[in-house]
Amino acid sequence: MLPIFGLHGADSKSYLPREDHLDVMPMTRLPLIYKISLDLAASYNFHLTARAYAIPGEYDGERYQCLYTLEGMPTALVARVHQGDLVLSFFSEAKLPPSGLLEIASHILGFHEDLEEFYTIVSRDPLLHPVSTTLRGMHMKATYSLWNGFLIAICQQNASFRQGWTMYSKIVHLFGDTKILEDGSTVHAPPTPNALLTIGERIRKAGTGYRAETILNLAQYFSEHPELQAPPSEVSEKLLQQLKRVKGVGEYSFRVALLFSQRRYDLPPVDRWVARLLSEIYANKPLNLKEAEELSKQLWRSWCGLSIFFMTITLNAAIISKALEVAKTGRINPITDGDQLSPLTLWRNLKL
DNA sequence: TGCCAGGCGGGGT
DNA sequence: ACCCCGCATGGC
Repeated sequence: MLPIFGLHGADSKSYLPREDHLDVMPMTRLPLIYKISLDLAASYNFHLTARAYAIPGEYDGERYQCLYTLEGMPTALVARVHQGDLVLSFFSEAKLPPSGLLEIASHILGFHEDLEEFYTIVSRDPLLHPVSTTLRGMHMKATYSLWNGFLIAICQQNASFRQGWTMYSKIVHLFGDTKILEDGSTVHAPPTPNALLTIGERIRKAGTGYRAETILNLAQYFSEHPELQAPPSEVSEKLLQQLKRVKGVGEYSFRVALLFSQRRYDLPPVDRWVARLLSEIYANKPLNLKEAEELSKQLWRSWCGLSIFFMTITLNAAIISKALEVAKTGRINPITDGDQLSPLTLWRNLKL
């Protein structure tokens, strides 16, 4: 890990209790337990990072927030930029050491990463070159939990980008936990495995279709194997591999889950969409999934998983016919703003 | 209105 | 190891 950030002192003032009352369902507000300001490296773009694949409620154009269970207690991370610093606030009922909290924030936001080698590799890439220019400084945002990674992955099965993320967003908003922070804001957590087991078939209300069965199979498996709910880096490789035996979890979903939750950049989640692009843009001949995977490793080496993540962003996650048309004729032009739905505008344009 | 969309597993070769 | 099909759901 490179020492690219200078740490400023923690700011413990502010956030006095408010006088306003909730007249329905009084709820304990999560107290601020730690706040720190980090000197932002020029190589890190917070707003591009935060908005990529952020669902409504997770990012609002100013701040990024997420909620997870840590040591059995709901814990929220709020991040924003203030005067060139990355300001991180942690809210929880648990007492957690600052070092652990910072590690979690770093895992989620990726501000520790050095992408210079990756930029060199993609700087002349026909589909990825914007990553080293207009999108420079954008990192992949990771989920804190392995479970969350799988939940997102299953939602992407045989679905368009819009359908997959609508599905996931509905699952979070309909069935997830909701907390109010000390600063008055509301934050959502993805439903836990046990919560989903209670919900059962009603998860179909989120539009999951036949994926409901897979999600419930996974919830059951996670519920029976609490070791899987440890911090992602502490889950053994052997235990991870077992997850592929859950019915409905194939190679693609497994890799998406590990990419999103563990930053496994060396594990390319190759689907039909990626295989078609690699076939027609890079190979000029049809490739099956295995051949496409091999080519992705040749092209991008240990960064092939991250390349595929960024490819969905540079092509705005368009359906394959549209993506091919753009890739062959038009300019690669990632949509970062405005009313059109793209991975970078989900947070404001996704209708639930 | 059918038809398709970042898969998957079961059942064929 | 392949190939092929059906599977829910929602959007065009």
